[in-house]
Amino acid sequence: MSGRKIISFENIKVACENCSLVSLCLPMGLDPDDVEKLDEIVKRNRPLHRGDHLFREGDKFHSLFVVKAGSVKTYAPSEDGGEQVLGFHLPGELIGLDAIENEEHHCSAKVLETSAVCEIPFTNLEELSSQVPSLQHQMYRLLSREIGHDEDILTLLGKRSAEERLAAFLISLSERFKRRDFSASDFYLSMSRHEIGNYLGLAVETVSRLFTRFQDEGLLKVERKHIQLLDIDRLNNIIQGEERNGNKRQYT
Amino acid sequence: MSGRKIISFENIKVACENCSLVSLCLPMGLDPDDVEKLDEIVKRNRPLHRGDHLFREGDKFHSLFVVKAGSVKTYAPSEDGGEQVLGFHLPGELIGLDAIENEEHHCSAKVLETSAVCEIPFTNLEELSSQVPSLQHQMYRLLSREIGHDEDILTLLGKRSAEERLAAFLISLSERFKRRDFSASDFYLSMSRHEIGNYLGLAVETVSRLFTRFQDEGLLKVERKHIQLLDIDRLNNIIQGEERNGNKRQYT
DNA sequence: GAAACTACTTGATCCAGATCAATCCTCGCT
DNA sequence: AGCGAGGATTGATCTGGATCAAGTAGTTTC
Repeated sequence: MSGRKIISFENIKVACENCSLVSLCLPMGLDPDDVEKLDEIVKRNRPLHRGDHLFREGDKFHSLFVVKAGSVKTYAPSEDGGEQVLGFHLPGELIGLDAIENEEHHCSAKVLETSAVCEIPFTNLEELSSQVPSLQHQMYRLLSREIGHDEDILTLLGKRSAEERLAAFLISLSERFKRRDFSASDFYLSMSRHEIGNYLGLAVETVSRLFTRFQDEGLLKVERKHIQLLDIDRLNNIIQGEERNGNKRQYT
Repeated sequence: MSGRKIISFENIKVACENCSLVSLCLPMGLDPDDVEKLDEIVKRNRPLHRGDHLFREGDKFHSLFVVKAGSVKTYAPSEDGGEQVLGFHLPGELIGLDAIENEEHHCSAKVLETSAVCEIPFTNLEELSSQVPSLQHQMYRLLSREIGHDEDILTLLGKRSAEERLAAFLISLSERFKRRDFSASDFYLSMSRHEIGNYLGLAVETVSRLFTRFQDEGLLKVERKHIQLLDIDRLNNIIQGEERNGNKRQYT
């Protein structure tokens, strides 16, 4: 993801107040003094590489993580070697919220490409949030948003056809890139077809076929990991279950 | 759900400290003084009846709700009259967490049977939580748990077969009843086959056939809404994707 | 720079579960 | 008591997407 531009790892040790993600991340809506307090508890680690883990299922929970550059996938491994991909996380997105309950990670988080990540020790964050009501409020909002987001995916997996799922996935990426001032219509996928399929509850082959089909229909141009969305409106129509040779969604 | 015992609506206006759900609900881990403060902001309304709404998608968000007796379903309606059932909520379970983000309800909540519900105005709760660290902590835990729970369902919908889904559903109900001191193996379903199917991403007919199949195999006894689980161990095996004529789960 | 992987694509076939189509309850109503 | 009207069951058929099976094109290793 991102990818097209070389990320300079010289300047990642910026403070929260200078961070370009300030409007997406925890500091949103905090006043400068409070951002500074938050900044003091945030750790900024050296860059991570493809395949590195932020944490694994079962690890003791210490910190939340925020993607600063690059991308991370979270997944629930199962005994037999399989996994369920739970999400792909872009810059500004928080990881590890499901671990607060038991103080133990409920899923694993693996870096998909060279990435930078901020680490926020939860005990400190929690304490700070009880002193700074606007931070507490922001925390509640972020947790709530995650729930809403999971519910959206639930609807996707429960009711939608394969093509609706892939269209929704691409539009979701597109909108998230846009908010980060990346191109909404021209981007690189940092995850494999396999991972996309797993996330969407589809077989790899189905994902591959759909990419070809979407391309044949002029909806997008795909070359390996490079995606160019050519007709976002039509992709949005597909998500609604409209058109596609006139059939309308039945209600269940 | 519950059902088999007539609920006396005379005594629902009990304080949190006397509530049998204290160990499942918000007050968990609070000391008596704090429970009293919480109690002051909780509203206890008259009983609700089948079909009543706690709120509808798009309503302004004011309060969280806790089921005290009975059961409630949450669902995301879609323009075309369809819906996605997001969850069934039993006594002690919190509803409305996904609405904190935008101060607007993200889904609708409808009462499945005569039920009692506590209403907790969120502004008050938030304020109290900033004064009572253990309440703040409990709030974070509850929100986090909800995220973890949604992720579990995601795995269910993404990878599991129809019979695995239904088995998981029944076991989940069973365990939740157990924690509430109801029978883990003998209970009434308050939702229709249609709603179960919708929740699990299955057609009504499939749900119905599976009930018959499970009964034929001696896993349970089903008569209309009345369910008796006869072989919980075997149901648990099904969830793992083990047995069932020797096939093992492939990994994806 | 060739070998050995691994990711991806494409085609052929298969099957779990959806959809279509009757009944058959069960319960609320008059 | 009889009558609807959903809700549930059961059977027959159909199909979207999984699975199986090659083949191809990048990528990593030495």
